[in-house]
Amino acid sequence: MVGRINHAIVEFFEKLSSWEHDVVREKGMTLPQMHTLEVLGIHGAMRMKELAEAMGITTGTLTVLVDRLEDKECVRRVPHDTDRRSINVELTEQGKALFEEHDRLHLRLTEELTAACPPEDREALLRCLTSMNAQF
Amino acid sequence: MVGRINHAIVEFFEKLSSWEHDVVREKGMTLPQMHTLEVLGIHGAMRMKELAEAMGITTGTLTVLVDRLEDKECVRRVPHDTDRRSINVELTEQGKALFEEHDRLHLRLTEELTAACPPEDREALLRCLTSMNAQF
DNA sequence: GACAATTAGCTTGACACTCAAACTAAATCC
DNA sequence: GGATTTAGTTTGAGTGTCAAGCTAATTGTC
Repeated sequence: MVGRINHAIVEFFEKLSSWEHDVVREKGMTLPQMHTLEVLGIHGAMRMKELAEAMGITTGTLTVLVDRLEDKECVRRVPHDTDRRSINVELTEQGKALFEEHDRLHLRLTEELTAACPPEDREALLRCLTSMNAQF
Repeated sequence: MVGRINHAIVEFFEKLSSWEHDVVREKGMTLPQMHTLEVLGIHGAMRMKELAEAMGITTGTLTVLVDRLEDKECVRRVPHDTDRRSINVELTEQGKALFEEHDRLHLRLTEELTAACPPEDREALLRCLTSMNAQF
């Protein structure tokens, strides 16, 4: 039972990765770049350090990532109010639009994928996912 | 409802990505390298072309990936029986052991994550995942 | 207030992944 | 038997990643 769930998760993970890869590349972006917009879109503007931690990468990696996103005018570096060492990264209008469009695609995919599941199974799915996210 | 499932999936995806990254790096491997072992471990030996398609990468990318896995003695290139253009890639004993160990870690993670879910929810989870994988 | 330790972010160097395009060798198709 | 297709490799350019070292600013301690 758990074994079959395990394999189903692995399979789902791979298919979702592939979907994400294709969708993101169609917009001329890379996975880490879109991931950056997602984190900023969900959590709002944050400092480089916080953003790097949220994404699980080093600040060195983030520096060049944000450089490229600034070139594409998706994000903006803004001086921090009280700490002059810190820099806030925030979405531009264009970055916000990209994030929201991507978010809608995600939602549409989820709608399509769960369309065949009966409502009570969907409830259980949400309970399981919430519980699993909490266990991590 | 679907919106919450969507966000739960995104969150789960990120946490699983992070877990995978850490686990794989602990073994001194990269994500694509371990992914290669996974595909070979599940599907058995296959040709470069098939493997590239299964992984969603080009054969050019796969060539160097398999080069590195051969250096690490995880996989082996074997001439194809009937088609001299083709090359079969198969796991070595060491590669097989690595895959199986990784697979066990995956299973253990799934066990831990689903431990808090009641059995009927787990049944529904499996049904949903299976259905979703089929919809992709 | 002055100096040490810490923190935030950037830079550099080394390596891996990725693709597209060009190339070689083998198989297949008239 | 020659043209076309296919399998795999090589090359070049771009991106992501980390560790280590650097600068500037802040915090802590005396």
